[in-house]
Amino acid sequence: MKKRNTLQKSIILDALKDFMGKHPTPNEVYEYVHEKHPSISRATVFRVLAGEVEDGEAQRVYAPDSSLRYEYGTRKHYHVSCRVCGKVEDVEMPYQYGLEEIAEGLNGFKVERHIVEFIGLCPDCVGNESENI
Amino acid sequence: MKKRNTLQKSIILDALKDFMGKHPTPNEVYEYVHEKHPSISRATVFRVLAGEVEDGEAQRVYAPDSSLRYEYGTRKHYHVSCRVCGKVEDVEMPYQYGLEEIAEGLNGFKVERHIVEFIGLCPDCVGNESENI
DNA sequence: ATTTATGCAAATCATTTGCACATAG
DNA sequence: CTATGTGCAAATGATTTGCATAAAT
Repeated sequence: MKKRNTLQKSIILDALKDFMGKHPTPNEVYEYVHEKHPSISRATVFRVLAGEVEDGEAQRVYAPDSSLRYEYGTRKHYHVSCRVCGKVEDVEMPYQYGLEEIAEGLNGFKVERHIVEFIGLCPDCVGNESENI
Repeated sequence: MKKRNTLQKSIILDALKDFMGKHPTPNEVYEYVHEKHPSISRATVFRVLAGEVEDGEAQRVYAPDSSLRYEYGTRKHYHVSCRVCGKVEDVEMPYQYGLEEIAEGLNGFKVERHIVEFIGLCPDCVGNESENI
């Protein structure tokens, strides 16, 4: 089961780098890649992105819109997302390792990492207080 | 647009109460409800659960498996989940309101709430160190 | 030569929606 | 009565999978 290097993999990894600071879905990566490389299939994009996470070259982003999202690299950080327009941004706040210790003490899990997702309204959507729940 | 009370709504809300401490998907709620009330449709379960969140009777749970999950009530708390078996548990730790202030200051969003998901291995799976990434 | 990776299309799976009928207020 | 809610089936959308072929080692 050793992995092979293919052109598709490097193209898709490069695409993810081009999205640096963003949190694209596999379909967004596909659209982007598709412009220059129309022969690369959607299925391959899904497969390669999942593989990059396994290989520690990318990480999943857990945005509350519950669809797959990825970003290049494995730096631990948090996200804010807008519940109206869905925009996701990085939050440059220190990773709270202390919380993991507390959780371990309480539930007996071996905690490896944690995710923090802030949810609210982005500056653009704060104005349009129409579509609110 | 005023809401009406229907038998379906109370049956589904009761079902969610029966899942207290759990974090069922709409389909799990549907299966459960379906046994005693086979005439209630899946679509209604989806609609009613979403409505209960609007009404502040239930809340969505954002587990990293990215599918809809709900739980009865609106108490703010965090979750741990096992990356091997998928088990989700509540973590009884104080809600970190302070983090929200920091995020607001950094990104300019109006932060309404946040989610913390701890990920690791549950006591059962810590032993079976075979299926690890 | 051997085995993993890709492309395509079909299959799945979760969730949503249109519409006619039922029913709560 | 009259608008909201429901059931059904079809529609959507995202992700996965089977399989034959291509490409990497």
